[in-house]
Amino acid sequence: MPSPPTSTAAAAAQQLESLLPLLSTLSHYKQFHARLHALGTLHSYPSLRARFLDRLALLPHADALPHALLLLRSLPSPATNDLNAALRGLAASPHPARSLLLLAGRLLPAPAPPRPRLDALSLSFALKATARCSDAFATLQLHAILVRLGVAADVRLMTTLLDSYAKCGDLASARKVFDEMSVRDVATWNALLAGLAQGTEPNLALVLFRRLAGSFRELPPREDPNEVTVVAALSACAQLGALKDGLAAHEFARTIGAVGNVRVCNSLIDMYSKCGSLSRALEVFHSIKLEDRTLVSYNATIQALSMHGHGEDALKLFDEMPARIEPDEVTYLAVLGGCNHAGLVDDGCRVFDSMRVAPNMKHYGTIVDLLGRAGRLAEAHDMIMHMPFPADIVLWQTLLGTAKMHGNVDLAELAATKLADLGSNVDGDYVLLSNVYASKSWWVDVGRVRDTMRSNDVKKVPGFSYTEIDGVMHKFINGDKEHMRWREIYRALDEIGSRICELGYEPETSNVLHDIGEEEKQYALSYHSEKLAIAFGLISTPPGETIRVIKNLRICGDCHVVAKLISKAYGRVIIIRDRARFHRFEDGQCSCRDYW
DNA sequence: GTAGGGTTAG
Repeated sequence: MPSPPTSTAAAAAQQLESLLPLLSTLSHYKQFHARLHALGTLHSYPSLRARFLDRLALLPHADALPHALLLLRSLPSPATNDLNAALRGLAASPHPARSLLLLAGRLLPAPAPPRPRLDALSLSFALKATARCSDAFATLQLHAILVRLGVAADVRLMTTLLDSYAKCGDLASARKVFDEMSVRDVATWNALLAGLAQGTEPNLALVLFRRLAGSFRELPPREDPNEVTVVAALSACAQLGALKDGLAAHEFARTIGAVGNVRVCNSLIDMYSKCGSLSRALEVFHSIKLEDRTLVSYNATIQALSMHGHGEDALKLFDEMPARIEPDEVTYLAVLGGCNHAGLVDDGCRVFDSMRVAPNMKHYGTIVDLLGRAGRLAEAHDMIMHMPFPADIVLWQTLLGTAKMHGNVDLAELAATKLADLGSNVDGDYVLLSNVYASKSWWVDVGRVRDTMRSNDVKKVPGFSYTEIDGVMHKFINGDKEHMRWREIYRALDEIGSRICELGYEPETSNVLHDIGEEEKQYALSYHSEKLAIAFGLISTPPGETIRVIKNLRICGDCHVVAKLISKAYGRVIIIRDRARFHRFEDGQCSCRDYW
């Protein structure tokens, strides 16, 4: 047993206590540690020690956490709080899984000192770790431990558990935890909402949000939705492109007085941008006071301008960023994307060369695309070869795409070989390669690609589109007849076909790679999901109303031509959000200037 | 042993 603290030791401890909040560098911490040790306070003042450990373990310095672990291991009888401090540090570290090892006692010295008891806090930190590693099974194990410990009535802990399940992709378990909680508060709701929104169930998130917003003021006050709720809902709207719900969420934010919150504003910018309303996004951005704007405000707005093809404005805003805000990798990705979509090759290269953060795969992807589109294929290839890390599948697909665009057989073959090496087996790769051969009339090679496709059991990435009519989402898959009104839709498409043929439309069948005749290829094209969605929009909305469509893949060349012609023939503005950007069709023109 | 731990945007 440590000897009881003498009065001088007590005075020293009190002095250290007041010093604790002032520590900043690792060297401070080491000196503090030495004094704790020298004065014997390390053992007589466990609470001071634990708080010291806690701060040390979270210090952003590579040697801080190892030092904290060393200290923990040196304790003859660590307390729960000492363990918790280390768990917390490990969970937030680059190797969160190590906190699970510690929890299992595997990081403590072998002739085991008495193992500290676990408490709710230990599990809370461990659950943070399993969430960060997306380890659903470990989350389940912690769930079992937490029940055995008898802390399953702790609302905050159960919220962490719910959040962890959701972040591991196990939405069913997250939902179950939520349903079985007898007491919830707003954070519990928010965790579920955010989990659904960012997982595979943004639609369900919206259903829940509508209910929550509708029963507002009937709930116990601790469950009242707050600005976090709004942010989660807006994130679901953004993903879905659900403008109606987004507007409703904005209105709700006003009623609870959350529109002054920067995070809410940032989410609004993103939501409006992804729902096709650039003007509303910009309006929100300008409504934020200059000094309140954060990096995310700029990133979201630059991204909005880029997605809508306003590369020049994106560059301008980038240049206007106040000095207090350092651009990060997201900023650069957004600006580069803007240059790419607007064909600003030199600007893009200039920004890329001036980057103040290390470019990642996506930055290289954008610049390769930019150079490749501009026909500077050798430079694009060179860029890939001189990257500090090996190119991934997406990057080679990018190169293949631009090689096809410029009919460069050598580079297309090279990219296709790399793709095969990397195990990519999607139809798009084959279609592009085959098209390069076809453009040179190398039919033998076209046939070879087709044979490989057949023998390789090629995966087809299913394309779908949807459009919102009166607040209801209508989803279409290529050639499907699932919709209640499919007969009308197909009839409308036939009518559209003859109307646009008068404007000189010829089907662009080169993107169809099936062993079928020309007529069937045309058929395969005419019922692309985006065409079904546009046709449905046309027959379900009054003349003159804007038609908004969202598609999960890039829009195909033929659909792009058709959308332009429909906009002219029917006097409609059509806005299509594809995987990468927006296309706004009006009077026969597209905002992308056919460069995408 | 007083608290500490939960949810949010690009």
